[in-house]
Amino acid sequence: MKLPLEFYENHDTITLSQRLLGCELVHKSPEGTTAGLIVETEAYLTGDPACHAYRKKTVRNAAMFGPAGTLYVYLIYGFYYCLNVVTGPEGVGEAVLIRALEPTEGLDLMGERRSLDPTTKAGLRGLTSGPGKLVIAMGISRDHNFLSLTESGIYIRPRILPDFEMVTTTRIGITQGADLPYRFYVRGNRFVSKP
DNA sequence: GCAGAGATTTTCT
DNA sequence: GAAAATCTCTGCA
Repeated sequence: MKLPLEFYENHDTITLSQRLLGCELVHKSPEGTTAGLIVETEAYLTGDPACHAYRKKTVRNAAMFGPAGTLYVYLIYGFYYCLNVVTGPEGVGEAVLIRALEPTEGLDLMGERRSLDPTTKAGLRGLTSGPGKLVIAMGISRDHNFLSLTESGIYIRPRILPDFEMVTTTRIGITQGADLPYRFYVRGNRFVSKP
């Protein structure tokens, strides 16, 4: 059960940011399967000064211009990777940043990758409570850039979180376009980076 | 429990 | 040369 390509093609970036909340991101790696519910996202659109694709296409942001349903993984601050779901048709640089997950599968493997103990409260929360952390916990690296969410070991299952309240607010950690309400998260979820 | 420094690649002024 | 869609560790309350 995975979301079909049409899901990514038939909605705009803002709508997808909202609809991805409560869906489950799954990664089947050689070491084992890890998965988590998406509980926090941010939208990055063309014409948005905070978007990497705002100025022009480079080797780093090329994946953002790919077809909807492509993964965009990039290095931030020289240390950490961030995971994005590319949206919009090919040639349009838009994407949804996955900021936080609630782990559902492969907790031990996540704990190993993050050097944390998932049986403790603090260790569990630290696994995926931020964009750079969840990339490590899921075993995602620069090699996953350009991969397709419908044709690889990484994919997203339809929404399985029954009921939740969605909060819309401004984005985090950026200086340009910081007043745009393009951040979405599940209210009260422990794994949201900043409630 | 919170605030601040530091790590390091990619891109642009 | 500097800033960027971040995290961890340290020091002090």
